[in-house]
Amino acid sequence: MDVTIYEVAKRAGVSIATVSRTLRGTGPVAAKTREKVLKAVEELNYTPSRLGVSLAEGRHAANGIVFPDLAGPYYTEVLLGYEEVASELGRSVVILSTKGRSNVGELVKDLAGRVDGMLIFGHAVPEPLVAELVRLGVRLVFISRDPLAGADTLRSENIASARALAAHLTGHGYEHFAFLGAPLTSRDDVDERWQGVRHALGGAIEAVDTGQYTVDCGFEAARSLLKGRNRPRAIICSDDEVALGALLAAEELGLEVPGDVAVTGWDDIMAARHARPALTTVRQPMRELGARAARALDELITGTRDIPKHLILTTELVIRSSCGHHPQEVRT
Amino acid sequence: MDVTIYEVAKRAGVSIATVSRTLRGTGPVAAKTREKVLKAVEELNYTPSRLGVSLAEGRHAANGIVFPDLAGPYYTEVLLGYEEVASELGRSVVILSTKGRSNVGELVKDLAGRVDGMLIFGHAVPEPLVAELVRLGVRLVFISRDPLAGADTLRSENIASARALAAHLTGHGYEHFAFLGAPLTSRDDVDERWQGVRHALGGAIEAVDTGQYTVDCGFEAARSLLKGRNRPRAIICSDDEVALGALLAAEELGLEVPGDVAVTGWDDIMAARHARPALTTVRQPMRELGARAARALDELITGTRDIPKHLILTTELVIRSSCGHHPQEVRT
DNA sequence: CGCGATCATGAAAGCGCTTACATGAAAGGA
DNA sequence: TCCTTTCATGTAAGCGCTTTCATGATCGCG
Repeated sequence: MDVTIYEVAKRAGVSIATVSRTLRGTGPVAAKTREKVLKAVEELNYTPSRLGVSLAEGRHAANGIVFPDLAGPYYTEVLLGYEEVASELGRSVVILSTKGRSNVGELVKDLAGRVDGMLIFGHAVPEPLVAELVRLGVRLVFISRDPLAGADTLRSENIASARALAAHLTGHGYEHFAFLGAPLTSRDDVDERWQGVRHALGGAIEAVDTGQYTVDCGFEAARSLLKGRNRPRAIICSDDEVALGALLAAEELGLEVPGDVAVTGWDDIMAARHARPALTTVRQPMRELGARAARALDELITGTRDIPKHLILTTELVIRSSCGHHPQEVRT
Repeated sequence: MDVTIYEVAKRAGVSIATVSRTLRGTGPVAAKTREKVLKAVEELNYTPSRLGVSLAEGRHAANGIVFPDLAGPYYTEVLLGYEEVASELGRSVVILSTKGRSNVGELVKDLAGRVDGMLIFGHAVPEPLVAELVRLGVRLVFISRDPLAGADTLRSENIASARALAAHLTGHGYEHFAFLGAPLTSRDDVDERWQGVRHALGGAIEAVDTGQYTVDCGFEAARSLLKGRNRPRAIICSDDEVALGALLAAEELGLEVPGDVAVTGWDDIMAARHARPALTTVRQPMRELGARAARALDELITGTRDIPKHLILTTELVIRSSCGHHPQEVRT
């Protein structure tokens, strides 16, 4: 991987400009010359140095993506959608996980120096850093975050789905609810979900902070909630993983789901379908989110579009058995 | 993000060499000069161009990783372990998914031009390409693949765990088995698992090809298997996802697991614990696999080590309820 | 007071490529 | 046949950095 354009040029008996032109198809090259060049390329097994190309072109042909952790299927799915489209557009994807990192600022800036733009998840990076990136003119797309000036934002619909979910649960006759979620401080997806159900259910629902969006945290929070004197009839979880934890907690306490307590999730990750009882949840178009982000970023990078775009994708309520007994058996 | 070292130098009233020395800490710089430089850097918000640095240094400070798909937790976990260690070592991670791509060769070569070395999963890239990469001198680490000259290989133990699993199932008194897995052609992890159980169970087990390692494929294969006249008493699956599919198939056919048919998986992904019945499986140290790969690659890149290394990590049999009823309730 | 040693800094040569511009040859028209 | 186009190719100037080597400036000691 260290043969340069000079060696190819020498071998083909032409100048490096001709080699470059031949390979990129820019400018005219005589058929005969082209052949000589291609032959030399073949023989030397030449691949242009990405570094040289990028430096000369002034672009990386790469996208960054910053996520807190890849734990759980949500980020993975988005990442896959993102990578697929990026690859279609001829761009590599450089990843960065911020969880447990003390030097996020450095890492993100380093990343910014390696890519033409990047996708950042919700609050994977602290607010001041976001502001700095925007100021520096880094091309940015955010997922799961409220709109902000100077960058695209992309999210899926939360409020309406939250209402639909609440309505469905109310339809089961439940009157006492709990919302299990992580820190409800930021204006992100989870906050919207909470606001949505709260609006719909009013005083009948209380919020419980799980700390993190993990099965274990969901388990702990649900257990103490279910052991309490005023046990809710239904637990609406901020996402599927927390809900899986809640399911486990109920099982440990010998409670029937949905007989004694109903549980719902959010996202529709794979495990949601395999849990028993299968999890009622709100499906989010995760891959599409990633794909759209890649496209949006491309527009920003190529300059096709200047003004930031703020998109909201629709979601779908997926009724399974964890939310209550239904007249006819529902299976997905 | 486009202020260069020249502007910093001019503003600080020094040469670019001095700026570089100051920032990298190479060579002596007078305290006073250093301050002027740092001030200019601060004011201009300068970050060295990664491209320039890499070109001059002759290294990318980046690792690649090639996987077939990120679907399923196995790859994700390995990726996380890999990224974490790579980041510790000051390297970025560039990802590449090969599933559904027609131009894998191009993509991998492009990747090779962006990184100092790469991790490749099992058979994410075709054999001839592997050979070519080795020949080109690309630094490589493989996961889940039989040892090969010119590259590190890393895998987890399969044969012994397969035997242990088989022994456990035999202990339940089962006598008729099936192995559900993807194409058993290649010398990879799954093949080893199959060989392991086959050795232990002899003629009592038959293999069924699922095509791919997905829930759906597992479901289809298990369904036709379970509907057949000669239904196996226990199904050993090549991985957890296939096993989850088998669980679903049994449920659809009204069969009790493990009463009518036992099912086991491999990997111990998150959903394995949440499935009902919870899945008996073989736990693989996925994150560690990734972390080790990153370290191995680093040795190769920095030249700390020349000769390829072939490592095998140990696994652990995780007994849950899908394999049969146990005297005392087992829970994980 | 003078000279070699030491320290701080600058000049410039790459690193591998793209591309604007210059040059030369071939071709077409008068 | 000569001049203008047109086409093919080469020259060289970057792109942003690191680093070697050379040059001054300082310092210490005889």
